[in-house]
Amino acid sequence: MSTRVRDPKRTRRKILEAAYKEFYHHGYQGGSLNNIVKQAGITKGALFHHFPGKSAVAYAIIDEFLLPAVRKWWVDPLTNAEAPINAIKEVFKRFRQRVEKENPENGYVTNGCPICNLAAEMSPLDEGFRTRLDNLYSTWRGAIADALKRGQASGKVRPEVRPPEEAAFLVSAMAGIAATGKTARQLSHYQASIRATNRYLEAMRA
Amino acid sequence: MSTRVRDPKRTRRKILEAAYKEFYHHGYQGGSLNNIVKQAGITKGALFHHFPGKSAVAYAIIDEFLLPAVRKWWVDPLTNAEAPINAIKEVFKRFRQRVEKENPENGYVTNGCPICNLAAEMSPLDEGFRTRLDNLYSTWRGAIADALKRGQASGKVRPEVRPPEEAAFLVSAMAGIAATGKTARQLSHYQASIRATNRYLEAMRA
DNA sequence: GATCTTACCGACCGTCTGGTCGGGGGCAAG
DNA sequence: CTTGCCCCCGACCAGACGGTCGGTAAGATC
Repeated sequence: MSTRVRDPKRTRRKILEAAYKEFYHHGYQGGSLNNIVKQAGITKGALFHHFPGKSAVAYAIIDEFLLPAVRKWWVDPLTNAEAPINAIKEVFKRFRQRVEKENPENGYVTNGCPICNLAAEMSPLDEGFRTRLDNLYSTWRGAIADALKRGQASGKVRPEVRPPEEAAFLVSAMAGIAATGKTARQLSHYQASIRATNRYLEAMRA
Repeated sequence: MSTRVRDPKRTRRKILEAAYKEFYHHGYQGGSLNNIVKQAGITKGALFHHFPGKSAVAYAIIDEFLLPAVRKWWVDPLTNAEAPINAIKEVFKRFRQRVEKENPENGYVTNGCPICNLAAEMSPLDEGFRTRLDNLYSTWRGAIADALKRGQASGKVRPEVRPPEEAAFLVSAMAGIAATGKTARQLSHYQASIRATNRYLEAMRA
């Protein structure tokens, strides 16, 4: 039984969850610690007890929420997948289905990709954000590049394909689709873009 | 001869130029009117005489700086180009050369695409930004889609290509390349991405 | 020269920001 | 029962923010 009154891990987690939502909806610079504190149902003192400042909260979100999400969505499904192109298409499909089920008002269609949002806003402004997000993009790209490499080894991907370059392009394309998608604010934008991406993937098949 | 003392058009322009730089380097929410006023060498009074508020300044930047830039870089070069794929590749080349000549510290490599930055930050937050930027993306996509359509008419682009869908994908890819590029902060990221995009374009050639 | 409009100045305002700090109480060890 | 550490509270702070407003004077109009 967890103590109800004092529960530092739980408090910390509540802070991160509230901060994640706040930053997702208002951006990092536009996000307010006072709002976070209010939404989390705690106080300034608790927040600054667990984190030295605003940026540390965002760093923790990257390390503890976003990076694991990349691993869950991209790294794990692609490792040991013997048919990489099918596996990548499968990830897109799962993603599309998730977006289609969401409430458009406060989901992906309106607010875009949390990773790409943070990266777009904060990479030029703060080196701590930049290195963390660059690292995140690297593992994302790495997952795809490795899958393509294995596909070449098993003869399922054209040999002239350059895995790192195509992986970088694919990640960029996804980031861009999310970014332009929230400006268009239409589900069809995502659906059409995923179709185009799938055609691109098919062109790599041996 | 323009009056030196009173020159409203010149004042307005100085405000927009200073604001453009401020927002480009700090984002819209992070950008400060006090800084803009200081950099423009004018006062709060002058700024609020010419614009009703902060957002109006940014709207004017979109309408008077960014939209014309899209026309100059994408619409004009592609209209009446009889070989669309070559024309698009030419635009990429000019863009690449421009980025290679810049000072990386405060140019595209570090700060990304001004249009995409604004769109990413502000589309979910303010309907005035969203509609303006959506319109901007639309003309951008339209320029490419029209070029591809003409290419199909003249038999230079494969007939099964769907111009609007490919145009949307291309614009998304460019937005994403700029966004991930400033996180990587390496010129080579842009160069590799442009190569990948060119290969994608070549696949559409009839 | 008188009058009126437009352009601009800069001190000032209320609000909100990220961050501080002295205090208080839960809880485990001695 | 006492001590001491850790968790947390919330009033408070200096500073920055976007925005206002009374005033000044240039320049056009008559």
